[in-house]
Amino acid sequence: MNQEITHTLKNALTDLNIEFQSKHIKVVPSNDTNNGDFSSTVALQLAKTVQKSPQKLAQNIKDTLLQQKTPLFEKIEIAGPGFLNFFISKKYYADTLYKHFQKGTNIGKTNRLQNKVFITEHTDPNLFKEVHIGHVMTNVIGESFYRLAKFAGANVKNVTFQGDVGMHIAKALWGIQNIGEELPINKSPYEKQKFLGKCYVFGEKHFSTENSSAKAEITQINKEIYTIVQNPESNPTLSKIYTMGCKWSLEYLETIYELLGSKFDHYFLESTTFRDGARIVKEHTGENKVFTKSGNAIVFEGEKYGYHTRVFINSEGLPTYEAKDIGLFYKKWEKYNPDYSLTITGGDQKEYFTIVKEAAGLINPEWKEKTIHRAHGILKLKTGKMSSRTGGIIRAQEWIDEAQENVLKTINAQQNTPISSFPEKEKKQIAQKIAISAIKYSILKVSAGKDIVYDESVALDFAGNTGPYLLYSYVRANSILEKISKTTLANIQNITYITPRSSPITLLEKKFSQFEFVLKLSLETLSSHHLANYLYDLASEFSSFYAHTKILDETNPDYFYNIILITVFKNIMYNGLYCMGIPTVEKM
RNA sequence: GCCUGAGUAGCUCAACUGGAUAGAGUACCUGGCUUCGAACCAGUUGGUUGGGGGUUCGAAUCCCUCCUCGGGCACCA
Repeated sequence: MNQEITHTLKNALTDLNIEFQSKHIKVVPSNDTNNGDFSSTVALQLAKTVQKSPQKLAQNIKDTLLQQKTPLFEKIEIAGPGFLNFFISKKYYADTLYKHFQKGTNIGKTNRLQNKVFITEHTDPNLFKEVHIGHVMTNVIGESFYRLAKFAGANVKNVTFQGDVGMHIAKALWGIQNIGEELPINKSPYEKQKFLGKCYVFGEKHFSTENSSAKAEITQINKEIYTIVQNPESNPTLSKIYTMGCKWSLEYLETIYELLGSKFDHYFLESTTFRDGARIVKEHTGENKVFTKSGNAIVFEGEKYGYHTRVFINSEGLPTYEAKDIGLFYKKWEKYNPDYSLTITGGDQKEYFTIVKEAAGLINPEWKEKTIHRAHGILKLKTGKMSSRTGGIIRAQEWIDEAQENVLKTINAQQNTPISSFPEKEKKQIAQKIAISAIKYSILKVSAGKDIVYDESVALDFAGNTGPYLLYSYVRANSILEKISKTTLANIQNITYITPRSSPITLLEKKFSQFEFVLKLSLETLSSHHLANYLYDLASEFSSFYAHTKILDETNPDYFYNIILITVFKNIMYNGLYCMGIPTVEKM
C-alpha cells in the first residue's frame, strides 16, 4: 500500500508543478491509529523549496489527491506541523487482502533481483576444529541472507569456505600424533570431530608453551601439509592422518549443516584456493605493484589506504589466510561471475577483510566493487571472547542438544496438548525444531553487527518475544484452518472478490502490506532483525485478534473474510520464518 | 598510541535510516479458560536516549568534544 500512496503522491506533486526527488516522499505506516493508516512527511520535506508553509502545502496536496478520486482513501487529514495522514478505505483493504490471498504460498516473493547472480558465503568452519556457537551465529545470519536473496528472485549460490590447510591443521595433526590416545575409528562422526578438536587444543597448547620442541615440529608439519595436498607420496604417514581427519571433519560438518538447515551449492576449500592465491599475489608483487616484499615475506602496505600492513605470503614462502582469500575471489569469479558476493564473518575480521578487499580491488576492480562484507557481532561467553584456541568454547552441538532437551521437558510438562500422545521420537523432532527456532530467533532479532552476550537462561527462555512464540502463533492458525469444512474451503478458493469488512479493520491485516517491504529492507540493510521484529508484531496482532474474535463463527458476516485473513497470516508467517531459516511445525 | 564499533526502562533489545507522546519482551503487580490450542490475551509500574555543546520547523539518529566498554593493529584463521 505504501507504493500505491507514494504513486498518488507523485502524481499530485506533478499536477502541482512541484519538483521533487523520490527521497522526499516517505510514506510510512502510522505509529498511532489516530494518525490514520499511513503518514507522509512530504509537505514538511518540500515546504522550503516551494516557499510555502508546510500546512498550506499539505492542504494543496490533500486537495489534489482528493480530486483523483481513487478508491484508496477514506479520508486524508493534516496534522501537527504538516503531516499528511491517510485513512485507507475498507474496500481497498478487502481488495488488497484478496491479492495477498491469491499469491498463496508465494507471498513475499518478487523478481527484483531476477537474473542477478548472488553468492552468500558463510559459516566458514575450519576442519579439525570444534564447531562452536560463533559458527552457528555466522551460519544463521548468512543462511537468512541466502533465503532473502532467493525470495528477491536472485540466482543465489550458498557457499562456505572451509579451512583445510594452515597452522590450525598442523597443530591438530601434531596433536593426533602426540596426545597418546587411540583413534576413535568406530565412533560417531560427532565423537570423531570432538577428538580432532581435542587434538587441536593439545597442539595449540604446546605450540604456545615456551621451550617446547612442539613449535618447530608444528611449523614443519605446516610446511608439509602444503606439499602433501599436491603430492601425498611426499609424506605418506602424515598424508594418511591428514586425509582421515579431513574426512571425519567433513562428515561431521554435514550433520551440523543439516541440523541448522543449510544446504550449500558449493564448498570452497583452502587447499583449492591457496595456489591461485599465491600465484596471483606473486604476479602482483614488485615496484608500483599491489604487493611489496618485506624480507622473505610478501605484504600489502595498507597504510597507503588508511589501514595497516598485512602479510599475504609469509617468510616461509607459504600463503597466509590473506592469500587464500585472494584465491577465493579468483575462484568465485571463475565459477559464478557474481553480481553480488556477500561474505559473513565475525566482527573481529572487519578490518582484516576491508584490507584484503582493498588489495583485491587493485588486482581486479570488480572483486572489490561487487563484494559485500557483513561483520556480525561476537557471540560471547560471560567470561569474555569465545575462542577455540584456548579450548574455552561452547560446542554448537551441545548448545542445540541442551536447548532441545529443555524444550522437550516443557513439552512433556504441558498436559492435554494435541501432541501429548505423540510418540517420543516425534516429540523429539518437534522439540528440535522449536529449539532451532529459539536459537535462530535469538540471534536474528538483534540487529546484525551487535554483540550478543550468551546467557543460557535467556537463550532458553521461550516466553514472550521468541521463536517458539512465532511457531505457536503459526500452529494456532494452522489448527483453526484444519477445522474448516472442505466445502467452505472450496467456496473460499473460488471467490473472485472479497466483501469489505463489516467490523473495523484489524491491525493484523494492516501489517500484511508491509511484508515485502520488510523483506527488502532486511536484505538491503543486511540485517534480518527487521524481519524478526516484523514477524513478532504480526504474531502479536494475530494472537490479539484470535483472543478477541471467534473466527469459526459462520453467523459472522466477516466469516469468509476472517478465514482468508488467517490463511494469509499463515502464509506470511511460514515464508517469513523460512527467510530466517526457521522450520515450522504443524503441532507443538 | 592509532583505526573502528557501541552506550536507550532494573535486565535483553526496537525505533521503518531526521518525524508526531522513544516502543516491545522480561521482571513486579492486577484481571481473563464451560467458548476455534492460556507456550495466550488485556491492563498497571518503569526514561534527563552516557555527559556537554552545535546544526533546524523537528535529533536516540547528523557534526564537535569529553567519559566508559568491546574489536582490530606483521607473518593465526
